[in-house]
Amino acid sequence: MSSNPEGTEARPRRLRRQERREQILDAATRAFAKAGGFTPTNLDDVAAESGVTRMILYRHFDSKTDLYRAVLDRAALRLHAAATSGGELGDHSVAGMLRWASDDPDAFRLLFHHAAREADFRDDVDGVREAMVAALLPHMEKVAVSEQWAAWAANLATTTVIEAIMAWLDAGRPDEDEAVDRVLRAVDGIYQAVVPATP
Amino acid sequence: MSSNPEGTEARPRRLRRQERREQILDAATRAFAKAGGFTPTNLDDVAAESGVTRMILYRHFDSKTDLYRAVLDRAALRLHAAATSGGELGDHSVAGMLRWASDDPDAFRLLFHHAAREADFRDDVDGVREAMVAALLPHMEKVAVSEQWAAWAANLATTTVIEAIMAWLDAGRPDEDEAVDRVLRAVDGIYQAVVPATP
DNA sequence: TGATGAGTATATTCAGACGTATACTTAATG
DNA sequence: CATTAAGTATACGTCTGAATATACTCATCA
Repeated sequence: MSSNPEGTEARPRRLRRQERREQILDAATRAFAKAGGFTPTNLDDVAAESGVTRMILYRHFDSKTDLYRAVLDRAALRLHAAATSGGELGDHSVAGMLRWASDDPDAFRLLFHHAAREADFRDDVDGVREAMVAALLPHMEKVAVSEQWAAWAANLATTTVIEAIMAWLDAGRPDEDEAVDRVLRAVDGIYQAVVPATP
Repeated sequence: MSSNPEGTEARPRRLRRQERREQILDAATRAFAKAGGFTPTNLDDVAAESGVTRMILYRHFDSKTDLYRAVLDRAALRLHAAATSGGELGDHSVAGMLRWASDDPDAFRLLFHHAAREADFRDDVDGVREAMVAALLPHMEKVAVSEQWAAWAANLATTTVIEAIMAWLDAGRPDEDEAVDRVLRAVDGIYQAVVPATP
């Protein structure tokens, strides 16, 4: 059970398949985020960031598209897990999302600032988004003046959560707990925007 | 002064330089918006949309980049004009922006959903954005608990205006006048999110 | 110790798309 | 009518980057 007797292994060049795969996904997330999405990133960038030859990327993923999908799917899965760790989607999800965004800002940006705008990949992201919209819609329908405005509000509130977190990252991530509260208050503003009348 | 005596000219194939240039910019705006930004759009798409050969694009613009810049600059100029038609930037700007977005949704989407994420072109858009942020910042600083949160709020409010208008386009553009009011109320929610305390 | 498989190194193929060159057509205008 | 300039048609050069092929190195482990 001690196949690695050395005390401080410098950095093992040979990883087992699964480990290397994860490492590549980590590096690819950084590379894709830095360059700004699928097209502007080339496989040499990813290979360099992974500390590995371009060839080996093909031993783990069929194509650049396949790799990108794997990156996005893993990120979406993790975000979904973070948002539903306390049960269903709801107010508490904001805390989970914000914490996850803080842990992996590259993945967060990649999902919502790049993949969301890429025709071939938006579907890989929209699962999460649609779940958020669906969770918000009933609440909006309760207060909104019409179905049409309720749909508008549910979409905008979802976007607001995402962009509020993004802006928080950009602002230097002050006061994590307070941030959750402020994001929720911003969302509350969307509610106030679709109630029938303001006398 | 009557060089075109025909009653109903079908469609004049030869336009004067300036007219053709404008027509190409119109078509290019549609083509770039439809394909989703600079990279995924090729010049054949633009040529087809313009009803013109690819060759002639080069008689009006030095390069694809030059053409794209011209499209973005014109759009940004028009948006700025729409937002400041009533003087300085302020609450009334929302009405102007919303009307312009309604008139030219392709240009609006191109600016804020595509060019804003493209490394080589974001600067061509950020002029407008930065002006909005700058206009909002003093107001935020008056109410916000700290400088950092004021900056966060100014950025988020700007994004909210843009995304609220985008969501309004997606929702089928109901009630233009009401829409302006609702967008402003959503922005008001951002103010409420950064005031010092909520007893 | 010998087979396995992770990783390297280098060369090559292939496709898409920007950009250029060239020869031809035809409307507009003095 | 003759010149000019807008536009067409087609082919070509070139570069980037994805994907494949092949031969080699060397840990690891049964």
